[in-house]
This record gives sequence, C-alpha cells and structure tokens, in this order.
Amino acid sequence: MSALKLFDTMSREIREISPRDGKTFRFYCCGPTVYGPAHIGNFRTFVLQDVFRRVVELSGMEAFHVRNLTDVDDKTIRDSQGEGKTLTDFTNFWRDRFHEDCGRLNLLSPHVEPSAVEHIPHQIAMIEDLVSKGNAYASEDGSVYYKISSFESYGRLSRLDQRELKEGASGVMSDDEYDKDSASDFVLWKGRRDEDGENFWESPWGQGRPGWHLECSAMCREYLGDTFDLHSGGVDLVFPHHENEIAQSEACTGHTMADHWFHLTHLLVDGGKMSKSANNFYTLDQLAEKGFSAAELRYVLISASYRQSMNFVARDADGAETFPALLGARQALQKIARFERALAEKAGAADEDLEFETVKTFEDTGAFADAFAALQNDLNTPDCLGQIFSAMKTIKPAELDEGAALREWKGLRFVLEGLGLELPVEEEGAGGDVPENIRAMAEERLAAKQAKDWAAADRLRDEIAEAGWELKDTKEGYDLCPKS
RNA sequence: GGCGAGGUAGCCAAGUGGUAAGGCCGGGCUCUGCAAAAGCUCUAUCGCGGGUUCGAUUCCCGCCCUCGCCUCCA
Repeated sequence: MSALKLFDTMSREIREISPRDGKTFRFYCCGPTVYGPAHIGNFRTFVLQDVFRRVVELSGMEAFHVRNLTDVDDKTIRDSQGEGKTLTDFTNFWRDRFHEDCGRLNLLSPHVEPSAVEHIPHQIAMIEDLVSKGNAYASEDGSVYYKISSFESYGRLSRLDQRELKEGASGVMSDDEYDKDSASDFVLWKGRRDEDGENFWESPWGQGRPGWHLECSAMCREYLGDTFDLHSGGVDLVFPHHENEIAQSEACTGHTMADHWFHLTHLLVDGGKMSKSANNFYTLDQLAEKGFSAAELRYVLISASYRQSMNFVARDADGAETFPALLGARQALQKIARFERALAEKAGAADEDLEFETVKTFEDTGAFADAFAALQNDLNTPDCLGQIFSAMKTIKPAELDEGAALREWKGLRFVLEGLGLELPVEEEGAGGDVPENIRAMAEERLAAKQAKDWAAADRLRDEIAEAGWELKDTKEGYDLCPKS
C-alpha cells in the first residue's frame, strides 16, 4: 500500500508520514476551550483531524492521539463567575457537551485527553526550567514571561522574520495589564488578580495561574516526550500559539518539538468569518433543531480540502436562511447508502454479522482503490468523495457475482471507515408507529386504487398528507412515513 | 501597512501543460393511473490582459476582486 502524505506547515511541502519509532504515530491536537458549545467551524478542524487519524490507522500504523482541554483561561473564569459556578463545574459541563457532540459526529476519542488544570505542577516545573535557563523572567506583579529575544529561531513556523506585526492590529493589545519587558514577550504564569476570584494556584512566584501557551507544551512533553511525530490545530494557532509552544518546549528540551505541523483552514459562513454578532454562528444543536444530522454535517465538512477555506452557505441572495450543502449531503449520503445496501445484499453480507462491521483491513479495494488513495494523498477528502461516486457508476451490483460484490462492498466500507461516514439506515416500514386512522385511510386508498378509482385514491392520499404523513406506492403496496 | 490563501458551471468543490472529477439544484428519458421514489442522462473552456509553449485553466508578468491572520480565536 502506498504511504500517507501530508502537507507540513514548517517546511511548506507535502511529506510522507511515518512514525519515528517505526510503529506508532504519536500526535497532539490542540483541543477546545470549554466555555461554551463548539461551533461547526471548530468541528471542521476536529473532524478532519479525525479523518487523518483514521487514515493513519488504515494505512497500517498505530496511532497515539492526544487532544487537550483548555479549562482555565480568561473566558472560562469570567463565564463561570457569571453563572455563579465553580470553574470545575462550569468546565465539566461544557466538556461533557463537547464529548456529546464529538460522539454524534463519530469522532474517535483521543487516547489521552489531558486538561490544563490537571497539569499545573508540570507547567510550573517547565517555567522553573525556563527561568533557570534564562528564557523566562519573573516580573514584580508575580507573573512570569517568556523572553522571546532569548530564543533565536523564534518565528520559524509563521515566517515571522518575513513580516512585520502591526501594533494593536487585533485591537486587544494591552501591554499595561502586565509588566513585561517587551511587548512581544508572552506570559507563562499570570500573577493572581482580583477578578480571578478563587481560581489561583501556588507557585514559586506566588499565587496565580498558568498562561495558555504553556499548557500544551507541558502536556505534549508529558504524554509524547521531547519530540513527537505531529502537532495539529486550526490555522489561527500557527501564530502565536504554536510559535510560542515551540519556543517553550525547544528551549526546555533542546530538541525539535514536532516533526510535522498539520494546520486546518477555517470554515467560512457566507464568505466570511463566523461570529455571534453576524448571526452566522452554528452549533450541532442548532442544526439538529433544523432537522440536520451530525452525519450530514460531517459530510459537508469533509467535502472541501482541509487546506482551503471552505464556504458554508447559510443565506440565499435574499438573506433567507438556507442550507444547500446539508440538503445536498443528505441526498448524497442516501445515494451511497442505497448503493451500499445493494452491494451488501448481493454479497450476502446483509444477513451476516458483517452488516455493521467496519472493515479496517486493507485487502483489495477494487473499484474504490482510487478513493482511498485520494485520502492518502494529502488527505484529499473531496477527491475521495468524487472517486466514490465515480466508482459507483462503474459498478452494477446486480451484475456482480457474490465474490465480486463482497470485494467491492469491503472496499467501500473501508473507504467510508476512513472518512468516518455513517450511512443513514433505512427505516424498516414504520408499521407499528402509524396511527390507526392513517393506516385505515391508506388501506382504503389501496382498495380505491385497485378498483381504479383514481379520484378517490388521490383524495385519500391528500388527506393523509394533510394529517402529516407521506404515502408512496411501492411494488407490493405502499409505504408510509412522517412528513419531513 | 505586513504576511498568507483564493477567484473553476445556479450552489458547493476536485484536478491537470494537451481542450475540466464529483455532489446538490435544474432539464430530458425510463418506470408509474397520477404523483413520489428510484435508475439512466444532459448542462462549464476554468476573474481580466499580456508572455513562454506545437499547445495553458494549469508556468511567468501585470491588473481587478474576495477572504483570512497580525499575540481572544479551530
């Protein structure tokens, strides 16, 4: 099987993925700050990281996946206080919500999910090390800062040397808040302030709390060692977060932090950034209320290259809410599901335990070989999807013998496993759930139809529709399902 | 201002130095009493202007436009 290739932000080239130890691919993904529901943009990142992990495993490597939870920062403290909850209760609530959403999206759980609060001693130890090595300094207010000028290669990941930072461009520069030597020095430890309330920890520099960048460095080192295979996150983390992580970790260990940097480009909504003020901020729950499943969202999120910003249309030209991508995803998913069922039945898999078994072993992907190859080629998920449909056109399940059908079925399941796509299951005749009166009307219509009394048949079908049920004729009789 | 990404059919979105995957929508056909569903099928010359080349959407130059980042951010 050919190898998995992926673009690396540091070297700016597509490189082959391989574990340093030759066996287990060890990687770290920056996880969510748990202070509210994650939105679909956050999930684009997590879903594609999940696809990446699946392809690593399907390519014959073992994976060791670490994804952190940021459970202490300005926002978590502020909002927990606002709700009158302890920081722990507050972040646990949102952590659980996050896990629920991940489950709905069919995301594989990371092997380790460390949280910042649980690793304060590790962070303090790292700061002490940095201070002793001259890479960090304590200020009078009890904070500790990283001295950027002490780390010569600072800025390599984001090409800092090739650009100039515009002071205050983000509008949140607040140098006066803390006492640091240089505006670009970043905080490792924040001295306790009144607004932190009871959220502080003891340290050699007094009471306070850890800075955001540090937690990842400390947890990476704890679970993955000085050097690991890959580090990942959204593009917005390239600078300063990942740049700062590199400075912290490499100054401490003296070794390259990660061999490969994997960054995911943002999801845009109606051509712009998602924000609450623009009213284009969507969560899984919001989409569920509008009738869209997590699987449909997952399909949409993988339908564009992770290296390209993706445009999620939520408004039409008149400003009315509309979700063409999700609607399209539903159709596409059903199309694949029908094909999969036809193949399974032909292969004799429908009645076997095989039915819902995932196929994780590469044997012979047959017509779907190109689809999997697309995934291995810099995680080209849209190409993969295209290849799936192309392959479907070349295969006529009815014309295959059992062996060939089984082979193609396994190939399809293998690729779907890589994408993490769960197919919609066809409702088994809603028989029991249909109310008596609806059932009676349907029977009456069937009789009218058989008597070729079309007028009566159509009238009854309309009445059934008015009652909220959709009736479709089939070979045997009819199907009833609730109107969507 | 600096850095980066991008402009491919109504929408979304791959890809390639030799006249462009796929999905949705729309049209047509088949099936059907009708409808729906399903199956089949049709629909682009790749922002604009130059250049290189036998040949460019794909390489180079210029221009126009869009978006993201610039120490909260997936």
